Amino acid sequence: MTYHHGNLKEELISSACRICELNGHDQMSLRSIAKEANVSQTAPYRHFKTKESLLAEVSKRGFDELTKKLIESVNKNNKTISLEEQFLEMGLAYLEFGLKNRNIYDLMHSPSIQKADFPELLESAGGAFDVLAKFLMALFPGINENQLSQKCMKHWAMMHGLIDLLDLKIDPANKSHAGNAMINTKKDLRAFLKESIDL
Amino acid sequence: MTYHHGNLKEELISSACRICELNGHDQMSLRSIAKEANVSQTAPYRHFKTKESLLAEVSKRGFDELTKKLIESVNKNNKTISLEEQFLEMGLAYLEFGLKNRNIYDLMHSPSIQKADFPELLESAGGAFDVLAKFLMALFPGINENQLSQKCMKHWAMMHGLIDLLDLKIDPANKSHAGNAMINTKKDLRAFLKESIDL
DNA sequence: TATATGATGTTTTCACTGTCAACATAATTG
DNA sequence: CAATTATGTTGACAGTGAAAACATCATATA
Repeated sequence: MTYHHGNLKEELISSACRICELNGHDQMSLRSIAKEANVSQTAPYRHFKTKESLLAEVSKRGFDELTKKLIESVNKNNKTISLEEQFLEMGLAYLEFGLKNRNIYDLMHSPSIQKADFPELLESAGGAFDVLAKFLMALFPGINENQLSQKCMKHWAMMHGLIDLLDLKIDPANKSHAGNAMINTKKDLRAFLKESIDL
Repeated sequence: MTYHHGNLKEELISSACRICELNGHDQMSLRSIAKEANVSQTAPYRHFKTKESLLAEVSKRGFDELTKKLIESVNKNNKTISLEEQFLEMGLAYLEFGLKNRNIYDLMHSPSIQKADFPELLESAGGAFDVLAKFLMALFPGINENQLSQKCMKHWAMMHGLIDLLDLKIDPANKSHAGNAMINTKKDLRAFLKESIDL
């Protein structure tokens, strides 16, 4: 082990990812991240100007991973099923990413990371949107820009909003409010999307 | 000024609301809240077991206020316009609440407040949902519980997701990603909703 | 090859945070 | 009036993000 780590920046990012996944993003202290990487408390400041900028990098990785998952969900099925069915699979992929990586998903949407201050993060977040936009362009050839933007927002908003509702947070129209009773399995989720997605 | 404040609990809550609105929910330290209420740093602990429980109370007030706004939006118009148009107004009311009280809206959905630990908060959040559910029951008389739940989730999710997108966060299908170019006024918002709400 | 310089690490320190314990005073109850 | 409870204060603690001062390594240039 040399004095100079050599790859500390990457190591810090992956340490941060690990802590976020395991303990949630309000447990991510710079000290705990540094400790996870076997390095002193202030070492991260040689690679990140602030804690926020380190979290922004983790968030960016999250969006990149999401983008990958969305693209995969389409590529995996593009020979066998219709465009409409592919769209549903893409929605499922989004929801699965959010539900499986809930803590990182929260970090990605945390208001304590000012996206406007991190152009690369904005870029990656936009990249995920672009997957949706391109797909809708294929679904609606010749659609104008306003209508495209409108459709993107509508569908993206519903997926994003669903994450909050599905993950046991609040159950609409169920007096018990004790988690969602209706959707428990991937099958339920697919059925729900099939019914609710309105192209 | 007596030694015993007399109404400190309420005062702390409203101080917390003020700080949240002005500075965002990550600037809400117990100390700053106590200072705002002209009281010592640990005085809040006579009324709240933890900081989180104080924030939960602020969050609850937010949901109650939202519920009020949703009900008002319907009552204000129920003699003059159709049910479908009332539904659109309710959607607008939701979005306006979220955009005008962005910091409190964030607090209401902050994962650092474990809703399950605060039954009254769950109750208030459920109350807002119930407004939507009841309205949809009026729109679809005789709808079964599953379908009602499904429709609730679909519409609520879209509204909730839109808040994130509208408030300059990310702009889908717009390469600049420099804020939303399409929706700037209340008129735009109404037009967008009219187009996107699919009952 | 030697050395100056910048990159990357550590230690120490600071102000601030949530929380607890010990104490003080006001209000209420017997 | 006395005792108990409710509600306030002060002081302390460990944990936080961050800056400053210092140490060491890597490398470009003489």
